[in-house]
Amino acid sequence: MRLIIAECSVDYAGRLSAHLPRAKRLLVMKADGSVLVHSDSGSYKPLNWMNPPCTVSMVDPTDGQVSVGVTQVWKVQQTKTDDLLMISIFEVLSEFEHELGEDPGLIKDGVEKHLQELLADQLHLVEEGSSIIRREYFTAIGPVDILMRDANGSTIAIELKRRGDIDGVEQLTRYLELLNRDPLLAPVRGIFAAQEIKPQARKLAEDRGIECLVLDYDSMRGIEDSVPRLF
Amino acid sequence: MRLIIAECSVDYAGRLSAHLPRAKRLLVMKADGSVLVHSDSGSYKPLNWMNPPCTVSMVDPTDGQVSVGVTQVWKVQQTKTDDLLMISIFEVLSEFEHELGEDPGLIKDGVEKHLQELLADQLHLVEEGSSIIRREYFTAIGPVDILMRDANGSTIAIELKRRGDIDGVEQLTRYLELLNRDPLLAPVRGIFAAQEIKPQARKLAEDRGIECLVLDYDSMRGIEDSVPRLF
DNA sequence: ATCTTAATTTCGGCA
DNA sequence: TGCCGAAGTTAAGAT
Repeated sequence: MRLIIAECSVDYAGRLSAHLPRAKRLLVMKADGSVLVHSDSGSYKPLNWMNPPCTVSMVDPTDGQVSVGVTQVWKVQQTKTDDLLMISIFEVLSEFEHELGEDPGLIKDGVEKHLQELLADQLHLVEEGSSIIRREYFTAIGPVDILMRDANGSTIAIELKRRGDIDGVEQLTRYLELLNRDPLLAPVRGIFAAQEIKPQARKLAEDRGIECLVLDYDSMRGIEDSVPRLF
Repeated sequence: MRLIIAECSVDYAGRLSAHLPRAKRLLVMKADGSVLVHSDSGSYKPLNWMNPPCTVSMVDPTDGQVSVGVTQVWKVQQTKTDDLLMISIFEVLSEFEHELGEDPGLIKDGVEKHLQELLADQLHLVEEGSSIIRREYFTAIGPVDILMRDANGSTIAIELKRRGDIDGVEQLTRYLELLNRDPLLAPVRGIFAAQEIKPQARKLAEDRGIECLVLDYDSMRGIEDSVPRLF
């Protein structure tokens, strides 16, 4: 990894065109060839960047560039697409390089998939006496998170989100419309389950006869084996 | 901006829990207090980070941490939420700091708004003999991108996207439902226009009697005055 | 300040 | 490999 603090201007041409006027910035060149241009605020997205795979080559500044003080020009080209990043450097203020090696990578816990597994094991939270038909029940327009039968034998489709938003209600509505055309399943009712349900989403759901269910992730996890790793 | 190459492990707790095992990484501390943890590959998202506003404080390593070789612990706390990042540093390999100052910011060209302006000027691409009623036609549920009349005098609502996805079709459907209640406009038909239309979105649109229109941004821009700024 | 929508989204999973 | 959906999405614009 090579780190450079430099006075520079940057131009990008690809899916759009973008220009960064002259200023001091951090340039990061990663081992895989990718380049990041960061300012001193606004995390975490760089002002400009190039994704790997790409190649960096030095090109000679044009006379016009030399006359305004450009000393180096880097041409960063994407290998697969025709995206192009041109970095015009006026002055290098600081620079160093260090080998980092491969990263073991991030270990995550607490995302939607885990919630889905937990809920599939704790269907009593949805309704007593119910039983699962399938997790990730596949349809032509996508997978239904959980399909189950209630105590009376009628079908329930659950759409699960970490944060319950209008989009999720729309998604469940489409599933219900489709599922209710299947005589083997109909009538199917919907349940919208999330750790947090936005008021607008709740209103839309209830208008459409969809029940809302707020889940407590910590208590659901507490029932399963849970060893806190840190703190 | 402070840059540190360090052997470290990182723990995040907030919307989820995440752990980064011990490895060499780049730590960036920006002037606004935000912190980025980058590896030497994988653009451009950091492995872990903290958004501003946040505070960084040094805490004493626990006996357990000291015994495995931790020399410093940084506690990065979000000010507004209870998100927390703990960075355990085993060894600092390199470090430097530099003031960058404010960044003038990125100048963009070629996004949806520009597409909308171009299409409004080139309605013949939609249908010969048509004329515009309004760009950003305001309704109670949001602005319709383009509202126009065809050669027969009947109304067309256009929803414009760079990438045509199911969401856009849903949005247009809601507009059409609303617009068709207005006797001055009805009947209104819809056109879903995008640089690229996903197969699922196309299917949904066609099921609902919405026409799909794929736009070529480059050729549309070519007709207008286009002065390439660079190269 | 809150909400809605786009993004050079990125990232991961699965067919 | 390509499509699809989630993301600690982030970020920008509008209400």
